[in-house]
Amino acid sequence: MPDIPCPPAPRVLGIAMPSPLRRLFDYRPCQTAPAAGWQPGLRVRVSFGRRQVVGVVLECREHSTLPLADLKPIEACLDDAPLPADWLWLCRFTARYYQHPLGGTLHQALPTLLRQGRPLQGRTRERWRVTSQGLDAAPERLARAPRQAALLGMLRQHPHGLVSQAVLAQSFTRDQLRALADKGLVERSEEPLAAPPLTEPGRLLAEPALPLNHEQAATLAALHEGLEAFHPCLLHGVTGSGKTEVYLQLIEAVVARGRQALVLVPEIGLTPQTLARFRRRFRMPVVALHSGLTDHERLDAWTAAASGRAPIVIGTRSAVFTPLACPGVIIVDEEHDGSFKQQEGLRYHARDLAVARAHHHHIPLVLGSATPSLESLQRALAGDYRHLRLTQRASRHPPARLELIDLRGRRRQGGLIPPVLEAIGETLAAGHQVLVFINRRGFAPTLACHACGWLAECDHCDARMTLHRQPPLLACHHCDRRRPLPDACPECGSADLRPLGSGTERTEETLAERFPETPVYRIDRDSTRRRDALEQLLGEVRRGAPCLLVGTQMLAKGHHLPHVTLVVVVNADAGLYASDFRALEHSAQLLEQVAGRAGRAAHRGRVLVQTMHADDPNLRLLAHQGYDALAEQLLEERRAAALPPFRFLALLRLESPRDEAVQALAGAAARALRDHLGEHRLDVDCLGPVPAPMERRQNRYHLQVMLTAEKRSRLHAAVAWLATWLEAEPAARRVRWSLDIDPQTLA
DNA sequence: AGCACGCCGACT
DNA sequence: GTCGGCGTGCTC
Repeated sequence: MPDIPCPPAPRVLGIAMPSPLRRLFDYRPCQTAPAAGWQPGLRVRVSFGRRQVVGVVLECREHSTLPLADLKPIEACLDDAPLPADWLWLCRFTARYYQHPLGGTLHQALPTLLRQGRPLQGRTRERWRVTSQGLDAAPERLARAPRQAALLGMLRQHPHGLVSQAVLAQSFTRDQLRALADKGLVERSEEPLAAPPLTEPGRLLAEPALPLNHEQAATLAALHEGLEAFHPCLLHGVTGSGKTEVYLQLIEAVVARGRQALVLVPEIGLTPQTLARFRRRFRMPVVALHSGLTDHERLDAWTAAASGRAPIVIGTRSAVFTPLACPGVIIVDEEHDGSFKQQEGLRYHARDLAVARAHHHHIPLVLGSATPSLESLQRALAGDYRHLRLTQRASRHPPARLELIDLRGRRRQGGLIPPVLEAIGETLAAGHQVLVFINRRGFAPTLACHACGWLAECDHCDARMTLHRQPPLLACHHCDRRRPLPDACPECGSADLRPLGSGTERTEETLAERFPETPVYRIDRDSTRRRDALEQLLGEVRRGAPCLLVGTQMLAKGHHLPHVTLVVVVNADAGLYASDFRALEHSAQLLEQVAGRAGRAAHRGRVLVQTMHADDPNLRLLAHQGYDALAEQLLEERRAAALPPFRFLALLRLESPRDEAVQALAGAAARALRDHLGEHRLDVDCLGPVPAPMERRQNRYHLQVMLTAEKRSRLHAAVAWLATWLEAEPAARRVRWSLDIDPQTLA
């Protein structure tokens, strides 16, 4: 329902602007009021400074702090009815929770065409008709454009015109249509496209649901109990336990009640395979929101969801902002995945917003994962979420355990030690596939001078440059800096430059030499840059011939690789001892996910994990007892260290090309904040400023101030005060700063 | 964020 | 003599 309508003609409208300013701007209404009267949620075009912008009405008032005469009138109201109320609520909530300017939040959550001021109309299609001029045109007029002549001929046969789709189907192009229209020979019109008919109940499915095992059935029954209220659940199921089937049958029940389902998946989770499974199952449109959509398709999807025409919406992070006419359930798959957190600008977490949204709508919420985030796990253990477990795999085999392989003192070849290479050879000889997981792209992590110890460093970042071989160059993975390979050491002139360590390219090369008969496929961002290159490659792999897959994170998630029976983790240590307090949690999730790739079909799998720390108690716990045991251990550590989820965090991040400018502002902000905290006895701690883990990135200096509190409300009060202070501080205009509530990483 | 104004260096 | 660098200030 829309917000309470305003009195017929308010004298002042408070408008949110697409700007970083954290306040509304007051305008006077224009002469012609929208049909339903002035109310929050209407888009308006206003003159703002020297330009025209699209803003959103948020307040209808009788008074302003400024004299009425100083207010500009609105240029035009762009909507007949306000934007969806649920959407507006979510944006307001988001802006408040993440302490982000509301105008910017609204702007970001709106499809491009709507923020450009295009009308929010229903779907239309174009129709092309011959004009009288076109009917009379002499044939020689188009003598040099035979396709246009043929097109004109075709349109002459159809006095009622043809829709674009029909024209394009005859292999004419849009350009040819436009050319004829420019000559005045044909005319274009837009007509509304009828909404696709809703499926009648009882005929929801296009293919039968799969049979459930008793665990899945019990889980589904538990979910059915809570369909009419906010009912948050953690669906905690091992890889291959059939979470997706539970989602599908839950969605079926929701849709049967005439409600909509919103499904959020990680960035790499929205694969053609996943989507195909949803589309095969339901006899109704499944709207997918992915990066490949055009602006028009995105708007279509938005309006379809907002009108209720789309019963099922599936998308990545930003899809959490999709308006829904009658929401019935929100599902977040792989809820622990880092891609749900936006890492710049408005730093929201789609999973957390999904929780807030489900609460607001009084609908069930399902967070699914084999390796839940410690946040969600803690809530489940504390009873805030219902904890639903799936422990049985569809295949006969128990999940593969990790075998820790001690790297110390062992000679490595392309990062792999001899016993591991032998295990690879045996697996290939048995006719199976092998996945080699390595967390570094490129040929080698860096280039070193063997004579003087010089290392190839980026001159814009505090980081080493990665050595690439195809094409040969040094590249920084933190900025876009590239350098040709030096012939000699820039420090001492020695020609003895050697690659240090291994990346995907080097491991690929080693394996190709060692197993010349076997195809080696490298899968990383460099090799799959071309669209659908990954899907093509995986399609080939799924045919089952023995092969070696060498890849990064991309390979760890989602993809079903039934013929892989051996997984090798080249180096498990990268994340284990990083300074970031979440590093171990994320490493463990990744290792468990990688392990889940092994032996999903007929054969039992093995997972070999190379490490320099085979005695590490945490790693051993993970290897011997699995993720859940380690997670409980980590929760105890977090509790003892007063870290999330037992304490709430916020970060003030500051960056500038000028080191002194960031230092000065960060210091002043921290001092002001401490004074404020002391004065008001807010139960909030302030740490820093401290340099960010990689202080210099892209030639900018990064500092941060951390706030921690036991009570969320206290933390928010402190952060809000800090934002106000920064807004008023002149020096803060010369430094880029942002607030990160519930930071995912301290980097 | 944009977009102006404003005051100092290398070029048609 | 101008074009243009980005510092500073403002947007109802």
